[in-house]
Amino acid sequence: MLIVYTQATQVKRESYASGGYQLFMEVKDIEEEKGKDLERAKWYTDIVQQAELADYAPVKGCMVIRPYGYALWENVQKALDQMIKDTGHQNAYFPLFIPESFMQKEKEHVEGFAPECAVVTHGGGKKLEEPLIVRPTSETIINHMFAKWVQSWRDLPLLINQWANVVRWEMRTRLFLRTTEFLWQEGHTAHASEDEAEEEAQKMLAVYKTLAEDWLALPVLTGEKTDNERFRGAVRTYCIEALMRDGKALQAGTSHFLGQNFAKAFDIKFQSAGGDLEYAWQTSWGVSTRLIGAIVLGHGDEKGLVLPPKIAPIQVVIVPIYKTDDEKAQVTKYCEQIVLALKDHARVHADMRDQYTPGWKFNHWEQKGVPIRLNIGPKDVANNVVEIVRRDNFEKMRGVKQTDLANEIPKLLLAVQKNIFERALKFRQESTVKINDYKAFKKTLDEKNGFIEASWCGSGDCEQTVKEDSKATIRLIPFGNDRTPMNDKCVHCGKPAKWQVVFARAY
RNA sequence: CGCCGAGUAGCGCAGUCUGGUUAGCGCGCCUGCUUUGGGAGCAGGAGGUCGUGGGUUCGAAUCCCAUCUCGGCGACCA
Repeated sequence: MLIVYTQATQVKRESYASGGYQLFMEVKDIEEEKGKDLERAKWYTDIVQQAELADYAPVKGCMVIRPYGYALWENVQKALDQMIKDTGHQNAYFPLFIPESFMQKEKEHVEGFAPECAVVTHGGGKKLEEPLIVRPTSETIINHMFAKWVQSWRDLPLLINQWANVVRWEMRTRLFLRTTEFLWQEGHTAHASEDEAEEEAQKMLAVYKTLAEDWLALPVLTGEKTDNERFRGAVRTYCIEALMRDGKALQAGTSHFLGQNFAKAFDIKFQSAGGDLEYAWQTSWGVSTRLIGAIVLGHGDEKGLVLPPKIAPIQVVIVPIYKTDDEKAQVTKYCEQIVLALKDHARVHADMRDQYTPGWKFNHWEQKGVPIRLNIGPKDVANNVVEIVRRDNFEKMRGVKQTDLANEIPKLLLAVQKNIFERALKFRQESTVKINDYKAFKKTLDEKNGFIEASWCGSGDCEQTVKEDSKATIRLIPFGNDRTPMNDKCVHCGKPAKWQVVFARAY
């Protein structure tokens, strides 16, 4: 079973859509899948635009994050920022421009990023003496500063985070998932010992997992990246991986143990308690606006977005229903009362626009993924009740007493949050298979994608061959005992297996 | 950057092959009336340098060249 976006339905509903045609998905058999990738891909870009999350900017690969999308990002930001601060980090801001020479100090790092860097060659009408790189990530400039700030073991650990935009000149872009410029946070830390830095990298990975699961309602796998997928300049890269509803994986966040690579390149040295001069041990970690894409692809359905209540810009939308002026006056007054009663318990919005019909508003707010809707008409006013509709399962609750709302709505929001997490978890469990035969491996990918747990020899070349042949990559090597191979042979080459890993086609 | 598809009103498209009055259609928008518990109806109206720049021609949305952008697939990546 797969979710597809069908052309037929699109045409049928075309005339009703506010910004073009209506989005629609249906569950269909795998056999009917051929050639549907385009529709599924289009579903994503359409929904992002129609729900007013983002729009294309006049510059190639760039997007405008619209108010509704930005409000969503702000809520993600707020939750994560608090967790970053709670784990002892401080926010700071470093410049957008980096001297070109800085990028070249760490060998692997420059090799990894040079091709995708935007370079400023002119300023003030003159050619610059040294070109400036628009940061693709800030390791170099931050570490340049760290070298000045770190002298003694007493200066450590240095725990810094910055919220910023970065630019990577990508070949192919998609709204939120991969844009030339994107917003993110990047944490950069320096520690006196290897163990402490390792612990920090793991700690922040755990924070990301909490953010994804508790706030975005997206279950994630955690683990380590293979050499091929490692951040250029890092010793080890850890990641959280989520499964989207079309069965493709999405890397939702990374945390890197940098060892002393950058410390050596940027000369970050400190004098230890024992008097020795030592290089600092470092980490860096980041999540980006790609998370918005993860929410869309992880929860969205045939009607549009489904937002996790905890981060939804609007948690409860009120749609008034009336015919006569008299009814309108009554209903309006009643809605105002309800907004007052709820405003301390939820982010509530009453859509009092006269020019749209209730039916239009139902669809509009469903498309935007608002978790709970209250339908309020004359009958409800007369009985002092409201009708509640859940976005996640369309369950309707009629005749809910107005006096119970302040109590019930927060509970209901939690229930929606829990339900969409569990739904996503169930989907992931059903989409995860253990395979030790390469033919079955490819068959599974072609039929339904999903996560494939398999044993692997540990060779980067072998991994690369699998990628070219099947379009699947190793998303991660699990932690601990989970990485112990289940079979003695590699699923692809048959050589002795080193690890149990998770394969998937990814965004 | 390679291959494919597309750029015509705010959105979705027709017209292009085969050059020829005033460039159409649906939705949206504006005005009025009527409606409102799942994307309402009728009437009237506004809105276009046909992506951009060259060229061919008496005449170009249409043909030729160049270029930009968007989408898909591939190589690269959060």
